[in-house]
Amino acid sequence: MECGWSCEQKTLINELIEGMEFAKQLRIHLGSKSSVETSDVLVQRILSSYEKALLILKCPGSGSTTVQAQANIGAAAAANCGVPESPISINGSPTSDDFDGGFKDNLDHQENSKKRKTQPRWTDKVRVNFDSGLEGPQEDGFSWRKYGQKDILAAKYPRSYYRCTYRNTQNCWATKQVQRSDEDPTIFEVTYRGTHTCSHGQSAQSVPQPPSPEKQEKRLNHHNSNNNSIYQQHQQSQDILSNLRKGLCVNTNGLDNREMEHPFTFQSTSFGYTRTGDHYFSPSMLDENTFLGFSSTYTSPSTPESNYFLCQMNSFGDAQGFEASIPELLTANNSSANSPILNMDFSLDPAEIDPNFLL
DNA sequence: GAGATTTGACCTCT
DNA sequence: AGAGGTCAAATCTC
Repeated sequence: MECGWSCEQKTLINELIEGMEFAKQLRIHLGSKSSVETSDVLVQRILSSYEKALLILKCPGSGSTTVQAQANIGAAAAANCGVPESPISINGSPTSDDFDGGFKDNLDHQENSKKRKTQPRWTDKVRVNFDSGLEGPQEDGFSWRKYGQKDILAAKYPRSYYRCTYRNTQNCWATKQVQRSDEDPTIFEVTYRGTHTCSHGQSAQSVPQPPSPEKQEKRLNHHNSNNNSIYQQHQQSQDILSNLRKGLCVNTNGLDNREMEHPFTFQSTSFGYTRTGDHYFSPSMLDENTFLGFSSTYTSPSTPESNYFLCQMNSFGDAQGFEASIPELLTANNSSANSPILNMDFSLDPAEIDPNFLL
């Protein structure tokens, strides 16, 4: 049976309360400067709570998509709450499994073309560390199958196209494009399109799948006005939290040398190795929740690149073995497509943090 | 042999 | 018309 809004509201409240609790703990830790790792974990948990809450708020409503898309968090939310990929909802043909064959038919082709266009899309920028050994991508979920590569005009490097391996068997229409950055070859722009509907990979994670269109409609009708006010409040909280993160980065930079060996990194799990001084972190070295918070940087296309790795260590110079097959390395099981992580805008000054927020 | 990758051709969009 | 995106046959890998 459906849980309904009251249930969601409870979850939402719980998430917000939890976030607040973590924030309190964080303040204590910051005061004592106990350890960077602890602060890191706490911030990540806070963010995780807020992200979950945001997802709950955002999924029910589709009416404010345009506005949301302009917010930093909009892209990720759209990805989770946007147009479902299920062909059932698009063409009303639940039995038409063979979509590859369907492309040969003009009508089907148009339908699929439309569907692709309406799929949520967001970009993840991934910095790759090339002297970390690259022992293989982390098992963070989905398996991708390359279906094309193309030279892009005015781009040094070709763009690779990937789709979910289970596209045919499970009608999972998630795709992604991997493009190596011209300016900084250690950065790969991974553009995701559509969310995974397959039962593989991250399906069992904490990320809620998009509700059915029917559910979305119901929620929209019944609770939209309620959502808006909560949503606005939550947006403010997200901004404050972003400040906090930035403040933490600044704080971290001011810590002693030992702690500087473990600076924050807002690295994407899409390619999991980050060089931090002489230490290498991979998602597997942290528990899932820990990594959740800072793992991915979903961005709207308009997000300035300068925001992406604000707290990133700057020791990425060495790119040995880089040229070989990075796009391939980026492909296997490396999706964060269904991650609830929302892009955080670090543009605010730490001084702007509302002192009342941390109670 | 099955599944993944490569790559030229084709389609759609602007 | 050109660029981006996708298809599908050929090829590769296990």
